[in-house]
Amino acid sequence: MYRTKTCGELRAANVGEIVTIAGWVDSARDHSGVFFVNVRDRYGKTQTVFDAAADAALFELVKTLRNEDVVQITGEVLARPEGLVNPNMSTGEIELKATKLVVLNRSEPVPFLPSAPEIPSEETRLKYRYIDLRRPEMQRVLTLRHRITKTLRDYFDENDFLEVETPILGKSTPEGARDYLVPSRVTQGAFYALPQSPQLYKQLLMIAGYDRYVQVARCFRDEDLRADRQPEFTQLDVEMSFVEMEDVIDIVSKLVQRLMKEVKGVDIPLPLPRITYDEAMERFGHDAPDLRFGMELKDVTDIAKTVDFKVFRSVAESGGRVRGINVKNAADKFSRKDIDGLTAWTGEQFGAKGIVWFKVDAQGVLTGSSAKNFSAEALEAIGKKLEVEPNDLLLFSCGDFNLTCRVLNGLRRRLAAQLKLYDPDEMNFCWVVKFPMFHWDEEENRWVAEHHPFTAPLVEDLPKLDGGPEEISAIRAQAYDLVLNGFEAGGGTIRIHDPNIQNKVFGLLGMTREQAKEQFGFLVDALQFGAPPHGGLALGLDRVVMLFAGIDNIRDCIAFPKTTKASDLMTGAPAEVEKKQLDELAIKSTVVKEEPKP
RNA sequence: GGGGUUGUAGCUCAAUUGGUUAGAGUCCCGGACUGUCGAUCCGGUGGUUGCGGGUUCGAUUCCCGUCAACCUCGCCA
Repeated sequence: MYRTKTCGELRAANVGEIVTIAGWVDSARDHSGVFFVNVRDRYGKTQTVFDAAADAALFELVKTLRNEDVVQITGEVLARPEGLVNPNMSTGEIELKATKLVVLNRSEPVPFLPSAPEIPSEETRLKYRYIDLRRPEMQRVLTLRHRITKTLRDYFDENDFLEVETPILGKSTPEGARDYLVPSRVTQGAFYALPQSPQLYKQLLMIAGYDRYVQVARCFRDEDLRADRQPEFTQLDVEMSFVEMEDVIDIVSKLVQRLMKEVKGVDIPLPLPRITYDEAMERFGHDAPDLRFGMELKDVTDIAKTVDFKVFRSVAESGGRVRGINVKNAADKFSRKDIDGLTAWTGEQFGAKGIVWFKVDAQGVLTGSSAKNFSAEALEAIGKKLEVEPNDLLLFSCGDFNLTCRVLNGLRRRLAAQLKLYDPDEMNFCWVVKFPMFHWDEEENRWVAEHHPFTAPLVEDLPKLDGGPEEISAIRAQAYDLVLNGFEAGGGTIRIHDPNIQNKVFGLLGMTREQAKEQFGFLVDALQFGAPPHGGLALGLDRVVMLFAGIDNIRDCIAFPKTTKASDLMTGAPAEVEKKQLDELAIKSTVVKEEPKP
């Protein structure tokens, strides 16, 4: 046994005990005659003291210690003398009077010190991730992640869910994200696909009668990355039989309540707020609205139809929308140049042609360079619609509905962050429901499922399956997203278990039953053999951890993450392989390598 | 695939309008100090300014290309 105590647990109550601790040298301070070593492990830091007068040989040894050496130290726990207690350390009441030091391993000088106040560049941190993970902040987040995962598993276990593992090597399916492929050696020319999610397997488990399934499942998507997206990520995957949408929402809402209680120590009331997709798009311009602050989108298309201002009027008359937000009490915070900056940003980011803005003067009148194009009545009507007060800043976007959504959602989020309109510690959950079932894909000239082809329509919308394009686009799905602080934390659907409806949906998606069978054969078959009504949900575990940890980057809640180019700076993956390996797989790269020029 | 930001010592950063020997803190090495806790003090090692071109008498600085990290649009549920 290398230790009897960790570096985080000694307190005044332990004074007088002889203990052994082990860990890394966090700092070593030589005062000639007395020498302090802070020893660090996962649990904390403990100060140890070496006295030259007490043991000269021991003192010679401790003087050789350097940062990040691994040591084992035995000694007596002493109360720190009066005035020398360190209130910044949890173990600051005591110190260890060392009588024995074993250097378990020396460390080369590390690229950076875990205890350093400056955080190295992310590139350096990822390259030496094992050093980075020694930092207390990383340990905090990974510990939080464990607690969240454990709470999830406990909760579902208590509710009769079974955790079942599903395959990593599966079959590629056409819909959804790009697959990661794994070549088969035994069947040359054939490929496995890594799962984008265990979607199909969990439905099979329902058909198999495992009516409450849960899995902490690794998922893979070969798409471009973001701050909140990794090529491999973890879902908390849930599926239940004999349930309706309300049952799934209920059990997940209670899970959220439990997580908030156990992780944050906060009681939150149920039911969680609920908003429809249409309302979310209308009021916030996004299907994952951030409800921590207002600044809601207001529609002034009707007023725009009556004004001389061509930009507004032509859009309004040709079926577009004119919408705006009211940035309360911010007119004096934004110069003309600032607003030009916002305009340029919306152009670059969302393709907006421009932003029309007004400032509200002390009399409550809309002013600004565009104001001269509007009648006093129109300005007043706009002001009334946006509930203006003096010093408000109004920003308008016009164009097709989706463009105004993107532009105003972007502005709303950016400005709220900039103006600190919300408490960064707040955890704001809501459900978004009644999503559209299909959308028309202009490029492929066909209907595409918003979720996946097995999602059930709302019962009241079933007749529209036989209608024209207008009705089809109005069909809503039994789909629900859990939204947290403007992020989609999870989403799910009730699945179709009626083969007639399933065939209609396949038909709408331009698939014959035969084609569907080819792509999802096993599931289409299985649905014929007594599929119970079922549905479920998947929670993006990494994102949930990120939001609970109060950080803005998914990489920091994953032990060994990948860069935005999906490479691992520590291992060097992905990397070329030996020709022999490719030959076994009957694979030949078509990449043309440039010869290095002399 | 597009747009943007960044790249200088192991690490974190600085360097005037393009100017002469590229600095500081920290780490590391040596020394001093008996109560520090981001110890302090003295001395020292350490540089392909990401890489490749170009402009210039002269480039860390300006231009072009390229690589990498990050942010983002497209993409992705």
